[in-house]
Amino acid sequence: MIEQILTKHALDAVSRLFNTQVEPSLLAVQRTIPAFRNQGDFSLVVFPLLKISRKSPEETAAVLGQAIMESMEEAESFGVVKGYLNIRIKSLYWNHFLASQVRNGNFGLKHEKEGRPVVVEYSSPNTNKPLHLGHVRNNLLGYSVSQLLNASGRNVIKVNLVNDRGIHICKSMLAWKLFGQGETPESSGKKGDKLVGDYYVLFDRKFKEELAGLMARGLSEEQATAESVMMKQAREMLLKWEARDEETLELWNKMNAWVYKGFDATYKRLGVDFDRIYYESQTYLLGKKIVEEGLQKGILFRKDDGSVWIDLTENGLDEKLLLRSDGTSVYMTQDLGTAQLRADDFNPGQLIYVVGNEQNYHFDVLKLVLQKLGRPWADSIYHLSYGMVELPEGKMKSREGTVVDADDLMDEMIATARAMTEELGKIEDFNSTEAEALYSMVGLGALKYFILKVDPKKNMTFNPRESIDFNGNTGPFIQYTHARIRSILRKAGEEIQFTGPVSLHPKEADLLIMLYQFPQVVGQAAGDLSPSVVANYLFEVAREYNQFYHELTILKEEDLNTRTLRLALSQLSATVIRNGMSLLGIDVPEKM
RNA sequence: GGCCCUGUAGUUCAAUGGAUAGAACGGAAGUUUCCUAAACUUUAAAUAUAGGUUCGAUUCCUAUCGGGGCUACCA
Repeated sequence: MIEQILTKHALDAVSRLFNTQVEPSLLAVQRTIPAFRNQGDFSLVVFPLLKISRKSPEETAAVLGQAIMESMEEAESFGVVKGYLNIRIKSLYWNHFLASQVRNGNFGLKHEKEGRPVVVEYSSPNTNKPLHLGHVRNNLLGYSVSQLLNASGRNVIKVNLVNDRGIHICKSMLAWKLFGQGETPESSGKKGDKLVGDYYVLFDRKFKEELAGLMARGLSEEQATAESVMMKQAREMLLKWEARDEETLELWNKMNAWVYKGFDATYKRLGVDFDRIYYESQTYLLGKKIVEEGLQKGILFRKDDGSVWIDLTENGLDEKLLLRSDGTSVYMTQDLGTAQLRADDFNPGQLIYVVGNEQNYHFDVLKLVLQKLGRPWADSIYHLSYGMVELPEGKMKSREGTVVDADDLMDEMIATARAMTEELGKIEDFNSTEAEALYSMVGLGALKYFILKVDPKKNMTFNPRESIDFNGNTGPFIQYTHARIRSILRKAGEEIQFTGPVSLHPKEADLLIMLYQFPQVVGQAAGDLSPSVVANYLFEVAREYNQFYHELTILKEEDLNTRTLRLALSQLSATVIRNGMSLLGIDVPEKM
């Protein structure tokens, strides 16, 4: 990469000029800001060298620039502004780059894989309610991060750990049993996950009613909860489930099957998938052996009531429960077990958990416990902690029905895409299948981009009353740019045989250098596990292309070499957009 | 109370410790005999506050103030 070549020459120049070696980090190369593009393409900051050079910033930059000119054949010229050395790279270099990559459809994506695999857990839904906007963020992030790692040369295993058991599952089962009158997805026409979710809400309503009645009779909330018949029955059902009671298991299987069918439909629409699905009903007993091992090693301790804990006070945390006094597992016990399971199954180099930031503490503990137990792979656990999606009124709550449903949201986005497309009337030649595919592509593109362009760790607000934009810094804008480019390439109707060399207009150079950086952007996004890096980059590319498109003619350019250059630039721009968007899980249309 | 995350234009987002803090939406004003106007151009508008480290701080440190989360024998 040219940045590294430049750094190397700068380091050599420093040692020649000042007879001193300096840390490469002192000579970071950056893209020259637009205000000084007339001087160069890349810049070096020389302030850190002043102590060595014993010269003024300007003088230091000037001698360094001169020295680089002499040794670096790719360098064309340099300019100095205060302590900044701006280097112009020869357009020949960029010509070569373009010629070599213009027909590479995989530009920016590594296909050869190396190293141990990365396990990415994401989605991890509960089977008592449908997916909502919070899950959407999780799913999109998990999928995109997997794509990023894959594109940067890692083998990725996407796993989903489905929470299919527990008291909350019993609640919807109980409500259905008591009030459902045999309702099924078929009989009601409701999607299975929605149907089950409705009963979960119904349980909560009935329970609250009962609670209110009991409290009116003078019981405290705690007493009322303990007395509640609804709650008692739910707990009984959980005990029956754990005792493998046949009738309970049958109901559980039936309702979970409804939910899975619903989830599958949502996942499919959302475009996410998994290589391996774990079910908590099969993993919740794991981890007890690990706890036993910890007790033997003296890392964990047992309290008088029989419960098992770990003392993390010296790590700045509290004591944490790992096994209840009755010997049953908690979430942490199971997670210790499933982590071990994954380590055994895949021998991964990295274990990534895409889980909301409300569980930061949980993952700190998980990692610490495994480290203390001497698991060498504990260090490779990484909690990709993302921020909550909030409504203007605050947090979404399933039980209170204040959630933005994933399916409804997708429906709305697609409906908006349809309305907008019909209004613009550009796809009259599409048949209905093609048109539907486009609405879906654009609607989902808007939704996915909206979510992924935000830094994962930040909370984000979603206002259901203001629809997600289709103009500006949005998915459809980038998709539109792609369609525009494809339109030109179709009209050109030829295989692009760019060989160069051609001198570059500033707009051409800006665009080309931006495209050149795509592989680095992918690398950075994968390293940071941040799709937003790619999203924001693609927006810049689309904007840059549109300016180029607006300012310069392509098909009607009379100079053949220049025309081919611009077609090649268009081609590579389309490739970068398509490949980049695929990393976000977004498709791009040929026409829109 | 303790711990963690977070405060950037009216709003939603950017900016490995580097130049004059970028965009988008919304506001104001323009560009279609021209390859797709879901576009392009111009314009007003922001680093919560106070210190510190540094040649240089939106970025790092400390305090204050605001927002969120965790701190369950829940998951």
